[in-house]
Order: sequence, then C-alpha cells, then structure tokens
Amino acid sequence: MTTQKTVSRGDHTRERLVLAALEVFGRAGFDAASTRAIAEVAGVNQALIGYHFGGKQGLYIGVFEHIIDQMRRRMAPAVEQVTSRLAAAPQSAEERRELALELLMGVFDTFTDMIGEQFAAGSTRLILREQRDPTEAFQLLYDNVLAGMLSVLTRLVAMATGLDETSEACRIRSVMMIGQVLVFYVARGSTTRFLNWDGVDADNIAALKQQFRLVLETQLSQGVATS
Amino acid sequence: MTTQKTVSRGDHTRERLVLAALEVFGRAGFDAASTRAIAEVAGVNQALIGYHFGGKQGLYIGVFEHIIDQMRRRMAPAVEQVTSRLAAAPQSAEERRELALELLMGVFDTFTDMIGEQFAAGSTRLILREQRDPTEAFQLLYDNVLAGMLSVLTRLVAMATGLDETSEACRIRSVMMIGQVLVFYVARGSTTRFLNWDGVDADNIAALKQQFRLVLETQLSQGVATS
DNA sequence: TTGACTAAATTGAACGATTGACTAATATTT
DNA sequence: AAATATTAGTCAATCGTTCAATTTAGTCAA
Repeated sequence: MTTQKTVSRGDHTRERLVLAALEVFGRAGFDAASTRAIAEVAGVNQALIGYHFGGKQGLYIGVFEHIIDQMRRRMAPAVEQVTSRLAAAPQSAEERRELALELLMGVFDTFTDMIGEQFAAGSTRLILREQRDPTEAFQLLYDNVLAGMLSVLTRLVAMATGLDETSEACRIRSVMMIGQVLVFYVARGSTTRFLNWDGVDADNIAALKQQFRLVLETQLSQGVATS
Repeated sequence: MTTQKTVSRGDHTRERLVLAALEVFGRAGFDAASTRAIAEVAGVNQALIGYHFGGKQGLYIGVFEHIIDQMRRRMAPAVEQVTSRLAAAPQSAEERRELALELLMGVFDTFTDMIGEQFAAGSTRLILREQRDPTEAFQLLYDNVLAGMLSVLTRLVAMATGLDETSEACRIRSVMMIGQVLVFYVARGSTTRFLNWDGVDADNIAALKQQFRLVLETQLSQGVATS
C-alpha cells in the first residue's frame, strides 16, 4: 500500500489549515485574521495557503465547507429521528401534537448541547458575520444546512400548533423559537454576566434545557391562537 | 452669537467622525475598518481622529458612548412607562399578571420597531462583537444599558409568571424572551431568506409584533410551571 | 532492490500596497 | 496674541500574494 487512501500529505496540511483558520477567523474575523497567524497556528508555511486554497478567500470558503460538514454530522441523529418518527405520524390531533412537541424538544436539546462545545465558539461568529453581508460562504451554508433545519423545524411547529406549515405566521414562530436558544450563542457576554455564569458548563446547559422545555410545553400545550 | 452653544467646530467634527465610525466599524469590524476610510466617510482629515479621540481605539469607545446614548433615548419612553405603571401595581395576582403582560408587550414593541431602523444595523454588529471577547466598550454598554434593560425585563417576567425575580429560572426565561426578537437582528440573512422578505419593512415589523404578542399571551396566560 | 524520472508539496524571501500613528506647518476661532 | 482646529506628509510595521528553489513521495524500467 504505497498510497494511503485519501490521507496524503496534502490532505493533512489542508486539514490543519482549515482547523487553524476556523480558530483564527472565528476569533479575529476575516479581515483582521492574518494568513501568517493562521499558518503559524497550523504549523505550516504561509505560502501553502495560496498553494492549497488559492488564497485567503479560498481558505475562508474551505472553513465553511468544514462547518457545513460538522453541523450536518452533529445534527444528523436528531434530524433522522424526526424523519423516521414522522413517517408514521398518528392521525389523532392530540397525538400528533404530542409527537411534534417531543420531537421539537429532541432537536432543541441537541441545539442547546452545542452551545458549550468549542466548535461552536469559532463557527458562531463566522456564521453571524455572513448574516448581515452575505457572501458566497453564506449561500453555501444556507443551502446545505440552514434551509433544511428551518424547514424541518417549521414542519414540527405546524404540527404542534395547528398552523399552516406554509404560512408566514408559522415560519415566524419557528424563527422565534430558534431565537430562544440562539441568544445564548450570540449574546454570551451579556447572558453569562446576567446569569453570573463563568462560561457555560454542563450544569448551565441542563438549566437551559429545562427552562426551554417548560416554555415549549406552556407555549404549545393548548390550542394556539392563529394569526 | 459667536459661540453657538456647545456646537463648536470641534463638536461638529467629532459628531461626523462618530457617525462615520459607527457605519464603517459596523460594516467591516474594528480591525478591518481603516481610519482613512472612516475619515473619508466623515469628510474630514484622517489626523483629526488622533486629535479628537486619541486614536482608533478612542474613536471606538466614542462610538459606543454614542450607541449607549441612542439606546437610552430610544428605550426611555418604554422604560418610563414601566416604572410609572409599576409604582402603583395592583395587588390581585390576576391583575398584576395582566399588567405585566401589557408592559412586556410595550417594551418588546419598541424593541421590535428598532429592527428596521438604520441605526440598529450599524450598532448590532458592534455589540455582537463585544459579546464574545468583551473589551472596555462592552463594560460601558452593559453597565449603562443592558443590565438595566435585563433587570426591568426580569421584574416583569417575574410578575407575569409568578417566578421569583431573583431566581435563575426567571432570568433564563427573560433572556429567552429577548432571543425571540433578537434573532431578527442577528440572523437577518437567514430570516429574510426563509421568510422571503426583501429587507425588513413596516409590514414585516407588524407581522413580527403580532406573532410575538400571540406567543407571549400563550406563554404567560396561565399558571406557569416553576423550575 | 535499485536508481533515475516526475509530479506534488513545501520553503524562505521578496514584492507592492495599506495600515495606525505621528509631526510640523497652517488656518480658524476666541 | 493665544488657544483651538485642521492640513498634508512621513514613518515603521504589517498585510496578502507571488516566485524560484528545494524537498518529498510515487512510478517504472532495469
């Protein structure tokens, strides 16, 4: 075996660069992150960025492909659970509502778990950066991950509330629901200060899950007023 | 009238620089924004940044002082409404709950209105930037604006839910509530795409307000499970 | 197995451009 | 005249990119 499958020398370097770039880009932002700093963190020569990715912008795209990969992998179990359980949904309105509620909680538990993970720290800022002034990277992320997640979520919200899945009201509700967890990603400085947290540990995550479950139950446990 | 009150020549320059810096910092981030670009947008000489603010960092602080000023001014009516109405709160649990609900909606209506304002576009990213790696600017913002807003909000949530105002559960609920609106600030790219919006206009704001009101009513219109 | 040949990968150095800060001279206002 | 404000220009440092030279890995004939 002369060729070690896909793990050639170049692949190793590319991976090191992507991981380093995720860290440096995430901490400093695209413009402030220097290719020299990225190369140093990766432990490779600076010129290899140009060689392997064409340049700084190319590396940036490479980082997003990595993010997409990780997010799909991380969310896969929860999404799969939803699709399989939804294949044979009960017809009783009450049972359908309860099923949707249970699945929603599963999805958001996963989403909440990721708040504390290190991978999220680097990628969150990069994703946020793309929200205001979307570039090619955002198109990639939205088409390959976000759109699907929003779609699944809206389907569950529709099932739980009785709203029309295609209605704007239902979509807005879904986005708002995400916001309840997203706030702990993006407003970390304010939240940790306000809650007297030292970072976000397992206990904090558990508390968030518990409160979110209570809110979700209260929010969806009755006939929901439409538009 | 030689001296036009406080609007001397230098004040005018400082204001132009702060507004330009808000725009450029907001669009490009601190490091990527060049003092030359800021000076050009402001229509003043680059060296005046050093003269009036001591340097780039000083200008950055100046921008946050401006943001604090604007946010206080913008939120003042809603906050004042809360404090005045709360001065003579009814003793009936049911009445207190309804009052809290009404006041909450007032606060969040104001908060929702600001989503579409141009001022928010520039300041949102600057504030987000400070959330992950807080600097002196964040301390200023949190102490002068955010802490107060969170405090008032938690008080209302406590009144509406019956939770202890000082409990972590109540604080988490409050933060989650903010998240439902905040998501439309920070995830603009995803939300506008998902909702097929072209930016955020008055109609969109109205729809958001309506849905948030419905959610809030559903969420708080009954005895709320504690911890 | 060996040794020559090739393509891929890596290196260090250099390029022109841009950065924030600073200075001395000038202009404006008090 | 004195204080304040503005200007054009210079500075060293750092930026992303490029390039020729070198090393490494894989192929194939002998």
